[in-house]
Amino acid sequence: MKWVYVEDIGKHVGEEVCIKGWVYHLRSIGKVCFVVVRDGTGIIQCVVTQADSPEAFAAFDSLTLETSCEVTGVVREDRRAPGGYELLTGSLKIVHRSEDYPITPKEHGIAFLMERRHLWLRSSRQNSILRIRAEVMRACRDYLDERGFVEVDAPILTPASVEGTTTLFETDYFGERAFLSQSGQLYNEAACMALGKVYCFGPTFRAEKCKTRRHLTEFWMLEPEIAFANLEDIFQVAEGLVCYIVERVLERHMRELENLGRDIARLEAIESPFVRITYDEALEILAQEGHRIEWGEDFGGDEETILSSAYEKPVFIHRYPVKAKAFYMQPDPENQELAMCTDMLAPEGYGEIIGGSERIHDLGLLERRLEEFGLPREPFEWYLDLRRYGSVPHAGFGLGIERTVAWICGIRHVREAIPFPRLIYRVYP
RNA sequence: UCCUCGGUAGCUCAACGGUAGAGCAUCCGGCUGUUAACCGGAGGGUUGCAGGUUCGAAUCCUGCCCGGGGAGCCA
Repeated sequence: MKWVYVEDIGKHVGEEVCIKGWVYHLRSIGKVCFVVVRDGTGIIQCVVTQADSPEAFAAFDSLTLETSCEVTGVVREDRRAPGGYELLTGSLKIVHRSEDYPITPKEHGIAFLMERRHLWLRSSRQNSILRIRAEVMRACRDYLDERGFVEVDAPILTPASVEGTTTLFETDYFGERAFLSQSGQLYNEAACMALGKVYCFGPTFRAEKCKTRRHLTEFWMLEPEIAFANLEDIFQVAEGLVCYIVERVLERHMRELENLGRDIARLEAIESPFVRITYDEALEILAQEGHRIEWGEDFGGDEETILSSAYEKPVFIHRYPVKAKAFYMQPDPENQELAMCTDMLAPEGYGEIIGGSERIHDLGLLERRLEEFGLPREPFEWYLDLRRYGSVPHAGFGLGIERTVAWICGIRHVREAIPFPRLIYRVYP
């Protein structure tokens, strides 16, 4: 018997096929039973009657949610079936009977679901989110690969921090201290001096004790870095990348977006050019909205929400005060108090998804900054070497995958945008 | 870490000082086109833990544990 996946079922109308999957839903009205089976690619309703499938009909009462099974039957188009196709069941073989599956089609609290994340992944909503996540990651690689970037992996175990202020996960490394990477950027800078255009893509770790819908302690970041590039180049790559990601998801995952109830028009509106405003202009907008913040302070969640809700498309905010940003950022030649940096805020209140900058390429200035930020010199010696041997202006940025996925999917919290989220009070499962 | 809300049946919640309740899930029965099907019946509880106040505590007080929402920070 030919094994087919539900996503291809439309190509087999009238044929007898085998579906392998799990019981997703059960309904009976006496002489006719409906077994809805999911196989990871979709769901299909299997119709079971005494006449067509006496054995399966007799076994119906013993079926339970998430019992794994192999169903054979003839594919039929039927408007009454969810998805438009159904299987006239001939036989139903139980692979393994599931006992007391805890997640029912009814409502559950978030704590209950997070505790059972390993099972929650089976639901159609999580299925859609994970498929879109995979597409976002594929689109990131395709966009950069097609433009001559080389993927160069950065280490996860590192001797020093990238941004001194941020808390790091510390680990014992054969008697020495090592930290889980909070960014691949420093290594990217070395790699771009070797290969010109590079990116790294992997998990990063931040031991910040923060509990908001946009924070994880372990999250994935895409970080391109380009030798001889400036802030203008960063604007262009970042904008092109984000447009490409959205376009790809719209092109290949309309079904998933609809399943999530996403307002498609909001995504279709995402196209070049994006608005660019300076930090100073952002302060004026915030003041108009009644939010006064001191010059020099970074924006908080409230400020980001106001700014990102003000536009239909993502918006760049550039030239933040140097003192609000990381030690390695190049100052603006026209105003030494400003950094040549930019954040990209996603619309609809989603906030920051990208942070990037020109990097300091002058050895003396970088040494002074390390000192000003109170960072130890020794772990950064190799990084300083990059400024000793053919230093060039260069720039790069980081794109947060979970925040991007949450925005595209229209979900409130980043914890659903990663298969197994790590949060301040959760490392299980 | 701080602020704030919460923890009652397998799940989601009600009862707010006077005998512990509903819907769903589970089990039993009925129904030939259901869409989170529907109808009838049954079982199911040391009210997060420890102390205190009271004739009487799920309810009020104290401490602890666990979780939700938010903040500093950031992608």
